[in-house]
Amino acid sequence: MLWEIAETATALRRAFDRRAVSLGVTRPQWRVLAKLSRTPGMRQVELADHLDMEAITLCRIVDRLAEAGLVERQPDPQDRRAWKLVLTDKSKPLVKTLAALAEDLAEEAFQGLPVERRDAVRTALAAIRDNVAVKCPRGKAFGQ
Amino acid sequence: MLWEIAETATALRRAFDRRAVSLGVTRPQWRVLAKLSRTPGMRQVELADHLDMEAITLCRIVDRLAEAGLVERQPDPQDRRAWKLVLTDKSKPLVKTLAALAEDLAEEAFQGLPVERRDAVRTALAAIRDNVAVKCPRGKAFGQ
DNA sequence: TTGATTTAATAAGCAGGCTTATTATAAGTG
DNA sequence: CACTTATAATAAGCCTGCTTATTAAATCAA
Repeated sequence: MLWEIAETATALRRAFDRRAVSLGVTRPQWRVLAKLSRTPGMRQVELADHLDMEAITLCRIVDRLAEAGLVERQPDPQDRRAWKLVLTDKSKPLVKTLAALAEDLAEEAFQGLPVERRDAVRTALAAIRDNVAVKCPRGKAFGQ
Repeated sequence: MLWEIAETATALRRAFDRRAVSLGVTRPQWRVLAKLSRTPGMRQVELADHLDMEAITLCRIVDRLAEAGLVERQPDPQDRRAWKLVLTDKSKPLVKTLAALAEDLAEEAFQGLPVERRDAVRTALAAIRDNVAVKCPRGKAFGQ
């Protein structure tokens, strides 16, 4: 079953990439764009935390998005170390297209699965994540 | 739900890596070792196909495993372009340890999930993979 | 058998994900 | 205030995974 989960995630990633490659955007980049479109002005650490990735990983994704003119780093008036991330106007139509693409993909992927079935899977997956989550010490929540 | 699947796969990968890092082996490396322990003597294309990865991706994983003395490339008497991959004796105890580790992880991950629940999830994931699979043309099965 | 095509392995180069290290700034403490 | 510690961003370097390209050998076709 470990295998089935990983394999399914891979299949979904590939399906997304097949559809999005012509837009020049990868799945992680899309995640950043999507999150920023909902909550603009996040700092990088904050966004990385929301996306469950390391700050350095996000940093380089933002590098590319900024270079592509889709995201802008604005200085944080509260903290001279930090940036505020915002989408550019240029990114807006792309974000819309990607949202539609993701919705289509989800619909296609879960086609034929009754809603109760989906909920059951969701619940099971949440339990699995909980089972393998890092317990008390060493988790981000506890620092140490 | 797209998110839940990806997130769960990530959580499982991290859980595996936390446990295996002290053994100096990554999850993809472990997949190669496990497959070779069951069916030794595979050619690289063949193994890559079984593991659902590109030949070049496997090639470099094998490079590292060979360098670590865990895998050996033997010339294929049938085809001078190809290699036969076999585990070295050195790898045997490691493979055993990793198998136990994977089993423990699976047990921990699916703890509390009744067997029927697991089967239901498995079935749903298979349906999802099928839904997003590449149809007739362009799939490996059809060449073209 | 010669010539065209396919195939096995590998190289190059890019994006993501990680750990560890570095720099600058902020915040806490005596 | 001076000093220590913590934090935001980023650099370096590794492994995976991908596409595209290259080389040598196998296979197919005329």
